Amino acid sequence: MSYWLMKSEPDVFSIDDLRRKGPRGTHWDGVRNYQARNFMREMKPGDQAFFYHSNCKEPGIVGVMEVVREAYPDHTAFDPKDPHFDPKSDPARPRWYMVDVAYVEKFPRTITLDALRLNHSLAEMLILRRGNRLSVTPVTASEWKAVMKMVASSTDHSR
DNA sequence: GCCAACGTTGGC
DNA sequence: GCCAACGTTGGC
Repeated sequence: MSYWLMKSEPDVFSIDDLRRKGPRGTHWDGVRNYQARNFMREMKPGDQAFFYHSNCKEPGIVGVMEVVREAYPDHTAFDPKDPHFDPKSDPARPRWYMVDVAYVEKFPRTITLDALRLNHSLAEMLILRRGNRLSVTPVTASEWKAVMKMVASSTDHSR
């Protein structure tokens, strides 16, 4: 099983929106970057992913979701009315892909970008690299563990 | 709203 | 294949 991190702007699609989709989840559409697309193609059902809120008041990891369907063509690329329409993606030869993800949990507190930066065991985490704008990145098992540890301790402190 | 960092596009 | 121009991302 692999681990991932996926970004979304909460004003557009938040973890609460994902929770409302229920156990079958929903498609993660709109990725228009080749590197991010390639990562999605590597995903397998059962993989776990951090849900990251970007471009908002408190950027950071807000919870966990699970991949429930492997990559398949992103139909929003074919729709001229969709904001992510790409005339170069032909239904016969789709350029963009998406996976289905389902809600697993929302953390009691956001693990903020600031907090992530302060954790030395996350120094190599892709999301923390300067200038990184990739919306889908792999996460190592040790990074996953380190973040979950931060979640556990932030929960203790909230008692 | 600003702007640095980065990816993509297209002329040559 | 180079690279300037442009568009987008995302923290601040």
